Formats: sequence, structure tokens, C-alpha cells
Amino acid sequence: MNSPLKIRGFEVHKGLLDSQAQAELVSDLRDVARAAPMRSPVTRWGKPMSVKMTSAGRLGWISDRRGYRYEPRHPDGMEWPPIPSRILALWTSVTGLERAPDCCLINYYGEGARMGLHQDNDEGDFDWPVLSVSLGDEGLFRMGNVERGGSTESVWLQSGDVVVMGGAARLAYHGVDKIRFGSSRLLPDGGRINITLRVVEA
DNA sequence: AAGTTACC
DNA sequence: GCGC
Repeated sequence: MNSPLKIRGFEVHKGLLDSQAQAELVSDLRDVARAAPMRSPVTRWGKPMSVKMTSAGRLGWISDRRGYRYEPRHPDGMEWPPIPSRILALWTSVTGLERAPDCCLINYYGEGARMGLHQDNDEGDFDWPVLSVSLGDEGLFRMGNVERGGSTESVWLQSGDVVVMGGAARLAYHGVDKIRFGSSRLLPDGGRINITLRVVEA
């Protein structure tokens, strides 16, 4: 009866975005990726992650041999593109917050890509919720606890689903175990996109 | 380890 | 196939 998915502050809004809204977001994200190319960052141990990522907003999340952090520039040196207005509007409508997110992290999962269980803890203030949008292929999302270990629970996220992690769920471990490559027709070449919106600075 | 692999 |  202590299921992680029941953690206060964890919300899954199934099917929040219709197919037109999804297609519009994909178009916006293509513009971002054209200005700030997707990369597979390496971890502190030099291993590239299977996910490709880029960011929009004042700050982008990066990883390299120095660790994880937010930076105002893409590794290639350009500033991150602004967060597309439709994405900001989604943040506002779902969270109801006046404060805008600083970072829109865009993760692309190709065939076989995964994301290990982790906490979002590189931000300066954990009181703000994290909002996550799934686009394209279905992904098996796993939710753990605020401490490592313990029970976990999984849910298949589909294109158009929106997840909010706030309150007790804000620092809970979470990850993506696998995607069903080719399960959606939203992206012509397959794969899953996840958008993560975060307030980074206190 | 925001990692990978192995094993049930 | 999936949880760990």
C-alpha cells in the first residue's frame, strides 16, 4: 500500500495532448534541435548516455566528465534557443504557476535507449514541480522512492501524456527502462521524445 | 552512474 | 518480458 505511484505530488495526465497539439510541439522541437543540435552526453566516467539531448531556455542541462550541471550555453558554444511559446503555455496551464521554467530539456530515445533511475537534484530549489511531456513511441517509466532502493512501480507513458512531479515526488528516483520502438506514428523515423521543464534557479 | 550486464 |  506504499506504491510509489501514489506518492503525493506525482500526477500522470493520460492523453492530455491531442494529436494536433503533439504535432505542433514536435515542430517546435525540430526548430530547437536545428539551432542546438542533439548530443549524447557522456557521464563522469566517460560513457555516453544512450539518450540524445538538447535544451531550450536560459539554462540547459548537460553532463560531461566534470559531472552534471546546468549551463547557459550548448557545448558547441551557442546560447540555448528560447523555450517555444506553446511549451511555456503548457507549463502555465498544467502547473498554474506565474514563474516560468528556466530549462526545457529535450531527450530523444532511439531504439534501445534507456534512462537509469535518477533524481533531478541539480536545481537550486526543489519546491517547484517538474513537468514532463511524452511524445512519439511509448516508454516504460519507472518510479522509485526518495531514497535509493525499495519498491518501484512502472507505467507505460504514451504520446500526449503529461507527468508532474512535485511535492514528495519532486526528489523521487525515476527512469525509463525501455521504449516500444515504432509504436507511434508521430515521429516518422520512430523513437520517443521527452520534454522536461524545470525551474533551475531559486 | 541520468552507466551496463546478468539473472530469475 | 521485467524487475532489480
